[in-house]
Amino acid sequence: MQRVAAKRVSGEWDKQAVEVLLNAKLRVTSCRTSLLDLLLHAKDPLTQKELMEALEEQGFNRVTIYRALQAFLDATIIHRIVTEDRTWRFAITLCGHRGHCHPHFTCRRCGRIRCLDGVAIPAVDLEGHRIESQAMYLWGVCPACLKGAESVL
Amino acid sequence: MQRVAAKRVSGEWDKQAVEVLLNAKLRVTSCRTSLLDLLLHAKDPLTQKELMEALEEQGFNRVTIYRALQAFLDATIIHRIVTEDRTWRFAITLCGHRGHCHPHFTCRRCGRIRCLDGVAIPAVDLEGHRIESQAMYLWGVCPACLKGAESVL
DNA sequence: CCACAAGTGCAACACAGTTGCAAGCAGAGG
DNA sequence: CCTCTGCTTGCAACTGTGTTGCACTTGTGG
Repeated sequence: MQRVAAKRVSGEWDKQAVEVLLNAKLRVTSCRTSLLDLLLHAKDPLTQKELMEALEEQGFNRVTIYRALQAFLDATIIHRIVTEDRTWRFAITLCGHRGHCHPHFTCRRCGRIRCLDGVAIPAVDLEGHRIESQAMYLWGVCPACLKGAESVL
Repeated sequence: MQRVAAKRVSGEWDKQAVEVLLNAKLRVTSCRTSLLDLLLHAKDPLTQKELMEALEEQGFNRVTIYRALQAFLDATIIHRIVTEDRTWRFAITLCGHRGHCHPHFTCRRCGRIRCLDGVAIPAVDLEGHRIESQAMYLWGVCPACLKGAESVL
């Protein structure tokens, strides 16, 4: 996590983050812009812990981060997935849907979890059920790790 | 949860449960037979809490139940899913695979979670990835609740 | 029937996420 | 630019699920 989050002090709040907040009719605060800035530029869904560590300098409270994330969820700016370690992970929602419009892939080797934007979840037709939403989780080895393994062999 | 679990005292240990345990080369104990008995006859994946409540009479320790479940998992007798409430749920594995060979359906109305045995998870082909396993979760309304809703209308 | 490894219970712990309350701050209206 | 209102934040304490270490008990093979 190299990126330094937007800071109030320097007056350089992340422009995109502020825009998203305003669009969602949420108050623009230091914590929220910083969080949103991280999420907007994160490749993978992040846990509350990862977010807090990334914002360590600014020393936001755990609870505040949870509440900000909850606000983002309510505004459908982000979505939330549960992983096998039983923690929430949060990621920007690009498609506008609330949540599970794309599969999530976990690499067993590097542990990274990736939103597979652009890949549709194949439909399952269940006799007698009304399906409202669905989620799909995939495990395996990601391209980068496969490549690394090849070069070792 | 009407079923009364097998009891040591009465000498009537569930025959099927004992068989499964012996097959898995696990010791046959009161806690394990009772748990397996429940799981073998449960329609839906159960939480540790639900299992403990069902076995309240026998007063097994929380930890013991977790460890028995862990032993079952190791022996691939059962599989474990994470639900949106971030708790494990355990269910008998019928197909022999370790876990995610079938989708899981959650009814938004009655809250029940069902293993969709016999329904295959549609394959997703991801360029460059090696897919080793996958899980699929569906949310909606189950046939029973749909029927109930209709009769109300 | 015996011995010993495996299973169990207890207490204490770890960790993610939540709640209530008081203090601080963003933003609208003047 | 100032003030007021109510949303946001921090703190402390709590909840609930799952885990670990250790001593005691019990199943099972000989």
